[in-house]
Amino acid sequence: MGRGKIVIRRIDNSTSRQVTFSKRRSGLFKKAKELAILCDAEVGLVVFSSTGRLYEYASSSMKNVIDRYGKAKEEHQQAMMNPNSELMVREL
Amino acid sequence: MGRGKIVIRRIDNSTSRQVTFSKRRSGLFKKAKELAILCDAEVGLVVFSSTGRLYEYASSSMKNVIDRYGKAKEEHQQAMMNPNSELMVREL
DNA sequence: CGTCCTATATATAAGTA
DNA sequence: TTACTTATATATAGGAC
Repeated sequence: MGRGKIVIRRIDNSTSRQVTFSKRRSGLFKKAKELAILCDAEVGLVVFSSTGRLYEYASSSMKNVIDRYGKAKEEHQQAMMNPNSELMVREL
Repeated sequence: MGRGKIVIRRIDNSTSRQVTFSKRRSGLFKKAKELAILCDAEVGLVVFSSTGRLYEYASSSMKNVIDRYGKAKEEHQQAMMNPNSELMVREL
């Protein structure tokens, strides 16, 4: 989405990688927020820059998202154990 | 980005909320992946639809992202304790 | 439900200051 | 760097299958 088309591969030049990171990061967070609001979804987003800096967003709270994620995963495991599980079928 | 401009607020109609969710979710995940590759960032994204379904992406693994997140938060707490911390200054 | 089809709205790659 | 500018690439709203 710019003057030129780009290929999705690691940007070698450190400066332009930083610039692109900054631009795309804000775009990504904006879209995450819009999805949460428009569609009443719970969203958790964590990004570490290549320099190690942390950026985060959670529509509720990150703790909530991580806890819920853990629970969903547990249930998924339970479902995987049971060959007749409807959950398993739907989730694959 | 469509035939009409929309306001960012919860979509009332359940059907179109689902449709929008599906479209925007795929767009969001695509951008998350692009950011990770282009900028060599570590990204973790978790989304629960309003019907409770889980969608996730992690450039490494979700466990890795959550663990790293926890560590970063701990360090941040440490920094917050120290009024002279450079970390605190940078992170606000 | 997904998938395809466009007209538009947005995001953003390169520049420029 | 740290913003702006703007031409283009992409995303997606609304509609049709």
